[in-house]
Amino acid sequence: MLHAAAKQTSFAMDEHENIFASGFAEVDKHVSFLTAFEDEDMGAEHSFLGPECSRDIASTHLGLGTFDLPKCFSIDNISCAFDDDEMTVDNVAATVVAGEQTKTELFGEALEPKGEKILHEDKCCQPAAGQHFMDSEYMDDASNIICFPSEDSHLQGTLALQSELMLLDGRACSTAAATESTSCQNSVSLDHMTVRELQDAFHSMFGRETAVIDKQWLKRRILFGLHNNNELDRPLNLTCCGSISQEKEDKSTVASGTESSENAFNSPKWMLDGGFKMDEKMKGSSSDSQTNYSSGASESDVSFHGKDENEVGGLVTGKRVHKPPRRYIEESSEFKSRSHLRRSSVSVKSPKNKVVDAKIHKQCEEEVNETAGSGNQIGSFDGACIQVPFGLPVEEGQAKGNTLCLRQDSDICPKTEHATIPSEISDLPCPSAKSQTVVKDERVIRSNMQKGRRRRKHHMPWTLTEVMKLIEGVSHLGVGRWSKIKRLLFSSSKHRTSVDLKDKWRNLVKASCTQLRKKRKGLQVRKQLSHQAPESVLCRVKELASSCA
DNA sequence: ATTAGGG
DNA sequence: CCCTAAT
Repeated sequence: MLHAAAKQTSFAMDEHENIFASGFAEVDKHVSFLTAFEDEDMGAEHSFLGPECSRDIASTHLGLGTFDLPKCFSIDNISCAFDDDEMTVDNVAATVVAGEQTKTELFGEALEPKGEKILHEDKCCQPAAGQHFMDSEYMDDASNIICFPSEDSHLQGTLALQSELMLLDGRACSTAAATESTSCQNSVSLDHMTVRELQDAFHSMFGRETAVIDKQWLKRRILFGLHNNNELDRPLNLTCCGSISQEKEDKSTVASGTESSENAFNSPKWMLDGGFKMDEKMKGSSSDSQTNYSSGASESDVSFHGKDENEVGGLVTGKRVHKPPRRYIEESSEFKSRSHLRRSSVSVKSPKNKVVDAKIHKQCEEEVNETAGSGNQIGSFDGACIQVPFGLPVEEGQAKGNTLCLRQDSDICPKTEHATIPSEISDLPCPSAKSQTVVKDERVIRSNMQKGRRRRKHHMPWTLTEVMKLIEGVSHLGVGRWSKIKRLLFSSSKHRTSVDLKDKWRNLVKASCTQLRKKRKGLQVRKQLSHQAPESVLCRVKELASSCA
């Protein structure tokens, strides 16, 4: 028999179509909260369950622990199909553990007959300003709410259940009573608050504004914040504490990990600080790795990949040896043997023409206009052509063109366009119509690039926001984890690939070095230019870079 | 598919 | 940014 009371699930989408979902289930006195982002499946790592739920599950279904509580109802796993456009409650499935039975149901379907009380669901799809988390376009405002969800978001079934239990086991149930009572009190007082007040409370609790006007929603959030504050004020940084089994043994003295000096990545307490550790048993049952996003530099103390053996503290060590690219072998030999006119204008760089090349590059890297940019232009150009792919006859540039032709006449790279880009790609919350068009434009360019006549993509200056994002990503995930950083922080920035991140980081490091050198020499560091990263930022880069050297 | 490094 | 080699 269920003790079920109510369940409410909220979904919201911010204006950038980042899906934010939270499930909030109140089952009698047991509280469960789940949250997931974007295309993640909602997994156990996103969930908080009321301690008593876990106890029950533990004792009843997994034989973990020796609790003997009355059977209760819980949601042990929720997986969502988080397709951006079809986010509905209907595609959220919950596995309900009730008594001896375990069954999976859809929220969209009738759950109510299962319990004495009605399981209620609600759905809100309002664009709420406060609901962007990962990869937020609002990084500046939301810098304090970024969190790193567990990399493996697809735990399912028993594993997920176990995970939950392990997650919760450590935090024990001792806080339950206190939490419940305070929650009740708070609940009552929250009832009397106006929406505005609730929003304020929300703001002070989570450090961000919300546009949600649903009192219930706000109330739940706030309550839950209180709930978790209560629980997590205890040293429960799961990402930093030792193995779960250790926690089991000593629930009261969980060693909290070193707090990062950064504030930026401290997630709000009601969100998990990151993944949680699996113990040996779980490792065995999962082929995927759980990355431990502990704050601070010692990020990857959990590494299940063999390749991670090369890494020390999340930092990639050792250099990869590079054979001279075939292109160059060929190029140089070709250059010697054939004094092809065409070849001679390809930038095989001597120090002298390097300057010229750079100049041209700078002038016109933006864009080659369509009509002039066709494949056979290479033969007839009057400028320079760079980066001819290896082994590709230049005449065939059309077929597989990574060919880029640059023309001297710089008027084909409109200054205006260049000028507008920085603000347009900015991550700042100003989604102007302009921005839309450029983003679209970029996509067009990209797609054009797909089908043959590949062009260099627009030069997209990095914004400070992006740089900050990158730095934070590096600081938390380590240098070299570009794809991970991309996934977690830049997944909505279509124009930034993981390679771009890598390149940018390299440039930042370079910049930080030169800056430092200049400073040491006592040279006047050039006045801060708009496109340059601020000194403090470069210092941070330097710091991180040197910490991995 | 990712990452490092040369251009 | 692009390209390619190494993993």
